[in-house]
Amino acid sequence: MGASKVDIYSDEINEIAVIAKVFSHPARVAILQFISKQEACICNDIVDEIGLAQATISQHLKVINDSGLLKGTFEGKSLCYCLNIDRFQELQALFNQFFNQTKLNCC
Amino acid sequence: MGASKVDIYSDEINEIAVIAKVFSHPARVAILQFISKQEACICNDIVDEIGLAQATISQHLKVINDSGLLKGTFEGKSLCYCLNIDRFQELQALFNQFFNQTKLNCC
DNA sequence: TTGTATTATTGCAATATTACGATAATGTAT
DNA sequence: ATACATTATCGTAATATTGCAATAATACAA
Repeated sequence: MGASKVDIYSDEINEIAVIAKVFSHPARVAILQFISKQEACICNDIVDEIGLAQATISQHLKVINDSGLLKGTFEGKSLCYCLNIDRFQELQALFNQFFNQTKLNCC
Repeated sequence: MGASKVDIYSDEINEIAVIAKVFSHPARVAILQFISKQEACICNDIVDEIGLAQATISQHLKVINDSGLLKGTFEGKSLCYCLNIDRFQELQALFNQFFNQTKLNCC
């Protein structure tokens, strides 16, 4: 065993878990924070900043990107990653919705 | 390899990741949601509700408890878990702080 | 004390995540 | 085309997570 039983939970619950997973690794939190501070966010800069191997950063970027949090554009010869603010706010809203709902119900 | 390099990140970043990890498994989200809806929340009820083995629920409860999100009291012969609303709000605030900060910086 | 009910812990086995080097793919410049 | 720079993917090893049965611990009742 070992795999999460995703099928026994509601869509809403799984959605929260998937979102949280993106932020559940410090490298990804650091990457998001770093990207948000930059004008142009070249991958190599992230590698230098965070201190992990290029391949590892690339993997984390994929996870972040899969959640819709990145907008990539080409600037010169490099990929420029930017934070997708709309999506970012969407995730924040979903999280707060869960928090607020849960608080409402509670004793 | 395989372990997160926790030491290369700031405390703030690690804190966000640790909090997110609690919510990154659907069983834990479901447990939190269920607990918040109950007056008295005995462990066995959770087992029936979620559909995982008692031992598994107990493990998830431990993770949730380690984050300070539970208040346990004794009612008759059973443990009664309650959501620690204060801590819950604290985590929500920390998350929002990170989100808002990140948004501020961004392009 | 003995029995019963509830929750925690232990000890695996299966799966997932993380990290890295090596290599492939892509784009730019000469 | 060749060379160079940048990013993605592959393969693999180490570690973490997940889930369960078995068992221990705890509390209450008779």
